[in-house]
Amino acid sequence: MPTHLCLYNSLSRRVEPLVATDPRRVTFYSCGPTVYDDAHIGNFRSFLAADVLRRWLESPWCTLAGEVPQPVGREVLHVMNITDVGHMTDDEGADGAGEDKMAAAGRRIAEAKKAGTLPSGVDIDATDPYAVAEFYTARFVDDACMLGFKVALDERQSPGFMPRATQYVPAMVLVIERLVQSGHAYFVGREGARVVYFRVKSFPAYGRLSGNVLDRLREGQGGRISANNQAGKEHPADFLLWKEDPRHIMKWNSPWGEGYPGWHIECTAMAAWRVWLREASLWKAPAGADWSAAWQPLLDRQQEGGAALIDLHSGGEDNAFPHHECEIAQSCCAFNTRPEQGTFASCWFHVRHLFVEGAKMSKRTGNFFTARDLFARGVEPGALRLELIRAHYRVNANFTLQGLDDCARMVERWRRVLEAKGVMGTPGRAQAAEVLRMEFTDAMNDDLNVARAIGAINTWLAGVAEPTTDDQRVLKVIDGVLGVLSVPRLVGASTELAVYAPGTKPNPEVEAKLQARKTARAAKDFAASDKLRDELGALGYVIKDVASGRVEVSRKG
RNA sequence: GGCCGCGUGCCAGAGUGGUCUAAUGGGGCGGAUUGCAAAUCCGCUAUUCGGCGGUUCGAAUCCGCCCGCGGCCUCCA
Repeated sequence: MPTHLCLYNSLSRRVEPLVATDPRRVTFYSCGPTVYDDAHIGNFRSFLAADVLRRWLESPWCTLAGEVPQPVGREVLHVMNITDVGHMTDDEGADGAGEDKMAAAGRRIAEAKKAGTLPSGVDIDATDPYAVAEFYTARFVDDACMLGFKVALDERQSPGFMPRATQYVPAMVLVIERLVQSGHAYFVGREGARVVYFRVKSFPAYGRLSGNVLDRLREGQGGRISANNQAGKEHPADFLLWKEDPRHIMKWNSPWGEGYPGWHIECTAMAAWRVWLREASLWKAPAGADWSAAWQPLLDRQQEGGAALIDLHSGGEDNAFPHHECEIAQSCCAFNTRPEQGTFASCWFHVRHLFVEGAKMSKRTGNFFTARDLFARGVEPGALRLELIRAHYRVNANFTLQGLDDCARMVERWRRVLEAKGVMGTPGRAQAAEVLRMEFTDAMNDDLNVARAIGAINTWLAGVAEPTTDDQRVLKVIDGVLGVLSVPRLVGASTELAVYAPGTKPNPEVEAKLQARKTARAAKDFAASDKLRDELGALGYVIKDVASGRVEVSRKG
């Protein structure tokens, strides 16, 4: 059992102790969502895995290798980008052709507007890509906060933790300039259609993360390297840093003309910028600054040898190649004195994709869920969060509606411990709490074994007859990590007679039957009472008598 | 074609050489409680870990082959 946190590092393909540059202040960058649609539960599983890692690092129970245990948690600078620059929809021209996804999203919104299906109170200019991006970004932050995603909560309190790519284009331009100056990038094409490429041959370590070898990429079955986007490239794997395109709906100035950045450069620029700002004890960029003047000194810095710039970098498994591979290449070449020895981040954390009801999630097969769909159906955020984090992050977890129910019950049971009065502790309970602390810690240190940690909680819970203050204390620390009890709860409507579960609305027919049932029960006419319950069942309602003397009404199944 | 991963009971999901005749939650079954339900509590519920071989005193755990599933190599969490 490790006494300190060990994580699987995609770069070394091994579980190894996490080593941070400064163990008391860990830097963590997560690849965030694209905002031309609502995030689905698969997206959230990946973000939430990163969130659990961040919360564990902040926990007072977490110790890093070589560190003396401390009574307070460490500080984690966790930043997650919002990709609000549209990518292209056309796969053929992966380097920049086809319709911009943000433009496509705008079209969808315009259609929804016409059809009258847009949520009430929403009025956005669907032709403005920034407005479309803001619309989906706001919805993402809402959903993420419901799920207790700390970066989103940080962002809400003090904007800056979820940087928008569109606001960092000048930084990207500066990074690209560095790469061009140092010979790691080159530009081709006539004025009006210039393209800047990263020179993959200038970074011998390219392929280290994904295992893809340059020569093999040449003949990739996936068709990544197709003849029609090779124009001007020195090597087929060279990737786009900047594309001049004055007609594009989102465009910025650059030394290579008006256009837009490539898809990998945003993370490099934002991660670097955030880390350096933090070192300068600033959370936000100086306002109204001349970008170049503000950024240049930081961007001119070089990391000694191959020293990592950030401690942790996370993303979905599909991000490993090409995105993270390219990020490593361009970042190390821009910021390391010995680029080929660099890794950009010390530990690369990749989360496997989620399955739904045993199959790949897809809109076509009808097993596609967004978080907000589920909330609208009355699913408790805490239950959804638990269902998404309970399986190990490196297996394809299977999301099921049954599993969601299981989790809702578990959350309820845990919650009762915290909501109880909390009697005075006993030596026995204090010891049980200590056992739980150790088991939970061991499980989390072992590559974030949340499933085992949950098992330990439930075993402990079986011994909790009447919760003591010790029990409550230990569960609170645990929930600081799992975050399922501290999340908002949906509130249902209630009437004199009934408490309606979230997702269920009061209606006169139900109320009438409940009233009749109440009367029947008062008269001890149980046959009539049971008949009314059956009738409600036929209408699709499940009822339960609850402590308040009222009846809890929920939808069946 | 290249690189990588997975396959445990009805479901979800731990366990990676002996204490595993396999944690934990759900489900099912039986009991307590309840007018009946619900909730809660107690008990039972895989001699077995995709298949076949091998290594070993000993394997779900290591090795080989086979079968099945999946990811990346193209935008994707």
